[in-house]
Amino acid sequence: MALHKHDQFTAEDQEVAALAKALGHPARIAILRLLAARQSCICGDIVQELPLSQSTVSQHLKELKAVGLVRGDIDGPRVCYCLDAVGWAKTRALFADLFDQTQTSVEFQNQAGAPGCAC
Amino acid sequence: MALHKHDQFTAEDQEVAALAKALGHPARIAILRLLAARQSCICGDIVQELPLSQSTVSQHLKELKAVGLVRGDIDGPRVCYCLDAVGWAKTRALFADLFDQTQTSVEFQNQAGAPGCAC
DNA sequence: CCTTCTCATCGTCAATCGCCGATTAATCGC
DNA sequence: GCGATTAATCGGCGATTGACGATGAGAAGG
Repeated sequence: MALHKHDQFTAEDQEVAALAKALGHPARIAILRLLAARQSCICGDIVQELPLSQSTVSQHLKELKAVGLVRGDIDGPRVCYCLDAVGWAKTRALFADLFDQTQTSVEFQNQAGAPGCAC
Repeated sequence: MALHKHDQFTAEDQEVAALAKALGHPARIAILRLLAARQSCICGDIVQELPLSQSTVSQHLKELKAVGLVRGDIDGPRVCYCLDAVGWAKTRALFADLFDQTQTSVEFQNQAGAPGCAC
């Protein structure tokens, strides 16, 4: 288990990848949209909105929490989930960086007239 | 293999998730950055830039191609990879949509004064 | 034609994912 | 305290992922 290949990549690439991975499941996207829609951050009502079991939803929430996209505040017997402003700011910044790089590259392509590669 | 739970989610959520999943690995992020940096879209030089075997890189490229982020044009015995403008436009649009939703929700939180949930 | 070079594909393996039911933990109302 | 409610965790399962070496397919060059 020692000497992960992952260590060979930059910290930023790993960070972006981890965030993207967390976003890489429809259920988690749906959860995030739900939390965004109801500014009031509900808790296990999420379970009833999704076609998944309680334990599965809990795991998805755990993953989202692990990468900092979601916060869970304990409110009596229930837990109140909401979007984490800090995590989202970071996420937007990291993706914006990636998108900028790719966009300028694509613009360069278009400028060159070629519809695809310029080799 | 029949009756995927995935079918229960919206098409947009599935699309975003599929793209995010493709971005969910440091090696693939590194590949995309490489292709963006060298406007000249190189081919298997990627292999030498990454700490991965040729077959592994080929698989990552296949995944990126599958979701439309990358194009591979055959150029003699070699293959020339480059970013796919169409795929990236779609990706940016889908992520922008998601980011907008989450941002307005977070702004609402801040406005309310609470540092987190408002339950 | 045969060799060489480049890349895709195959087969394999361990590790992880996604899902579930069942169990545990914690809190509130009584 | 006790039962009820809510959510996290455990254990297990089939499927997928990520990695590799080895093999296969296609085009250039001799």
